[in-house]
Amino acid sequence: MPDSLRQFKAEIFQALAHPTRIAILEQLRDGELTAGSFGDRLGLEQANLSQHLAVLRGKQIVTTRKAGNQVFYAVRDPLILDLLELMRRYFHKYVGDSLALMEEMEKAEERRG
Amino acid sequence: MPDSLRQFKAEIFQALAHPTRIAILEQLRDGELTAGSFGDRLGLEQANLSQHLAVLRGKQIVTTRKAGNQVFYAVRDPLILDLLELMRRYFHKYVGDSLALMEEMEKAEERRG
DNA sequence: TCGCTATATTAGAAATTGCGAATATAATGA
DNA sequence: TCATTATATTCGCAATTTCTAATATAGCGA
Repeated sequence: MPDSLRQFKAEIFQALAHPTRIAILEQLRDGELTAGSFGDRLGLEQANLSQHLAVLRGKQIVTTRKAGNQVFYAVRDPLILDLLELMRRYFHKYVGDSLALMEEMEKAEERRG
Repeated sequence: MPDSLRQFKAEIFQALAHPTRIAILEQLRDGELTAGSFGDRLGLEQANLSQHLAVLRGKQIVTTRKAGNQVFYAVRDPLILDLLELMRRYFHKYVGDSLALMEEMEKAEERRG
């Protein structure tokens, strides 16, 4: 395989290689959201959030739709979410039960609102 | 989800985010190989190869087995290979219709020298 | 022991990444 | 028009990554 093709794959992995960007993509699992709503949910500086969104845009991992004042973001292809799901399984397989339990608790809390 | 969990996922993605390391893992698809054989196959500096192997070892993506003079490397869990397979599908899906992205890749390659 | 092979580690430089602060742009409504 | 809101971009700096060159370690056979 030519190195340029591996370069492409590496660049996608690189774009995913940040906790904030993973958080952003996880929030987009169920559909599009405005840029600002991530900040509210994740508690980030506005500029910082925008920079991370720019990385995801740069690799066309997300698409954008402008609606008046706001910009809606969505994951371009669910394959990316499949990648994250695989990673979630990998995580559960190798990280201790205590951490996995923490994650369960967090999710329960999220469902509760 | 606690950020420390996303941190774990991000670190795995980071470990995958280099063409050389992707090449190494692809070579390990069919079983273990000695450290040296990658160098022969990929044409890398010995030290550089060893550093990339160290990154994969550091995240326990690969396991090692010492046999006399040599060290055999293997992928610890096929889930990692599934990740690469998903990425391969993602690549084929989008490189064909995205000239802009190809141009980006070319530019990136130019910048890299 | 010595010398050879395989592999790993360290050091230092160049490039890249991530952050907050400040600034810019664009849409909306008074 | 002006002010406000939502979002993006630029700048400067610290931290990280990647590379080459040099050095270190370990196993093996003479």
